[in-house]
Amino acid sequence: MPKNLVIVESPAKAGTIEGFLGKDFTVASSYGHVRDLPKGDNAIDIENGFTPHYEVSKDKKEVIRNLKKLVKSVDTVYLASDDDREGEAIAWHLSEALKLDKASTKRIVFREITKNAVLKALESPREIDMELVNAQQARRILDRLVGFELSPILWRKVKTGLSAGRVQSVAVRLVVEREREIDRFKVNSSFKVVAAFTLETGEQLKGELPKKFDTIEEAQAFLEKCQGADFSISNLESRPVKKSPTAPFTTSTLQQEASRKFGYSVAQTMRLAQQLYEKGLITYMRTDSTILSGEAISRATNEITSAYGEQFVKVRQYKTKSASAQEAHEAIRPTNFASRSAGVDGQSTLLYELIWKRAIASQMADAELEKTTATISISTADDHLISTGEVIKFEGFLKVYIESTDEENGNGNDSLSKDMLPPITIGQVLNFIEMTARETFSRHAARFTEASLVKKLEEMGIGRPSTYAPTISTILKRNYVVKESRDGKPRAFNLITLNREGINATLESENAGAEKNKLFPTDIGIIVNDFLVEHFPNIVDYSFTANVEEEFDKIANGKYDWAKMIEEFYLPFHEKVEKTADDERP
DNA sequence: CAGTGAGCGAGCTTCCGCTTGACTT
Repeated sequence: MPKNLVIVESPAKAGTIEGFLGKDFTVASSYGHVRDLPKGDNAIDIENGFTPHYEVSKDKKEVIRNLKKLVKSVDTVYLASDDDREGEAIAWHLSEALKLDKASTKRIVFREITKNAVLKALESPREIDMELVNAQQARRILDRLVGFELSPILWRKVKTGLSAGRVQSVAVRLVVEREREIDRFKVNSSFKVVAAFTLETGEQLKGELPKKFDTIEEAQAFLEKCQGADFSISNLESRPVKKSPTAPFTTSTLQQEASRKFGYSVAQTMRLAQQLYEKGLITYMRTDSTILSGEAISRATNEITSAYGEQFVKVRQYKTKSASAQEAHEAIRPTNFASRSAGVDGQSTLLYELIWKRAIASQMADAELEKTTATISISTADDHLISTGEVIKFEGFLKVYIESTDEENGNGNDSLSKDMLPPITIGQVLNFIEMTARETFSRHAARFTEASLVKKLEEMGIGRPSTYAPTISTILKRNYVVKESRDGKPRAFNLITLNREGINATLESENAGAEKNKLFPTDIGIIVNDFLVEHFPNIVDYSFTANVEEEFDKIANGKYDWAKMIEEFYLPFHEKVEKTADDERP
């Protein structure tokens, strides 16, 4: 009979850890939070210091029953929920719900699921940090008060069943304001000059004028000036360029890259990642950390050495960008770097390979490129044309992984697109084919995709890895925003061509404004947003979360009383709620 | 007498964050 019980949050994690520990240990899972505020109005006793009344959640009754049985059969209980604010609260709720005896209960934490990390954690147990728990309670209570006081106002003023909250309302605001910015956007056109030449070898060389012309008259005049000109290479410069790999995946970067490369929705990505996690193929998929365990790094470098050679290895540790990161887990990586394929269905395999490549590439050498710039002089003008090309001298991490970028045209764009220049020398005279001046148009800021909205929220410190996908689902379900693809419309543009026959101006047509899977605000989304911005500007302020997070940190450090913090927020907020509700204006 | 309809009251919606698995489509 085991003498010790370890409780973690996830059953898959429990299975792994049980494998590390001997017969004296049994490992069980709480399946996340076990208690929460009930739905009704009595959950928080506002009159008495905002005292919360928690209940075991409906779907956790069975979990608690089973855990209680296990507790009875052991001597010591180790609460091993995640090493962050929510995890600390889970540990406390477990100790309350299971009525654990303080003397035989220990709190342990680890940030990587490796045998060493777990054994070390068992050797240095501590008590539950009530200040951290109080910071979580303040977070929970604030979110309930905001959500459950604002939403009913919307039922009365706009439409029943609507919702507002600290996170979702800011997400909607971002989409609404982006759309307004696009509406206000004034398109400018300008003329871009490109020339094409042939070399004796038959290869082509293209050169571009660095400046653009504002008017068709100036463009026309420039082409006229170039008529009959001689073109030659007047300068040739090469410089080395290094490219470094990006950090291994966090939840949000995985969602972005899977969206760009495969067009997956954020919910779809999380579903597939969950499957991989449950099969034991990847580490935990809800994380804000880019850190790899020492063990993972050494196994990744072994794989790189055997597959590509030692010169491709470069050990790196990445700093997390977002200030709100809690880093209770590792970055998302394969559990076994030697396994290149998930061997499951198509979509999961693609996602697995993406995770493998990104994690492996993160420990690989820089790519070394040579960037060449050729300057082409024009005998009849002071202006020069510029031609650039790139040559990869050493592939480094590019052998494995190229990150995609958000581009308006089409989905992800993986290619490095820059070709190398054909062999040319200074003084070489070029054989002119043609020169074009094409009218191009300035572009408004891109509409959000699901994934780019998540990226924005993360940058602002709003929401957590476990809530990014559900937040997107909520604002879609409420019909505040819609995800749509729209066909573009034909747009005329001027094209002037200079070739051996002379100058010829034509009006051409291109397709412009096509959108694929972008978020658009709905009328109801705009109405709700404008209502909240007018009456509750502080709640939907982009820095509201950052401000309250600062106060939660003070609570966690014992420098601020949580009830005091809630009171100072709630009194003016509630007064405003009452006033707004009484206001008979629609 | 039977069926209809106006009017009334009760009960519900909702937050964020931590986890799966049980549900539909």
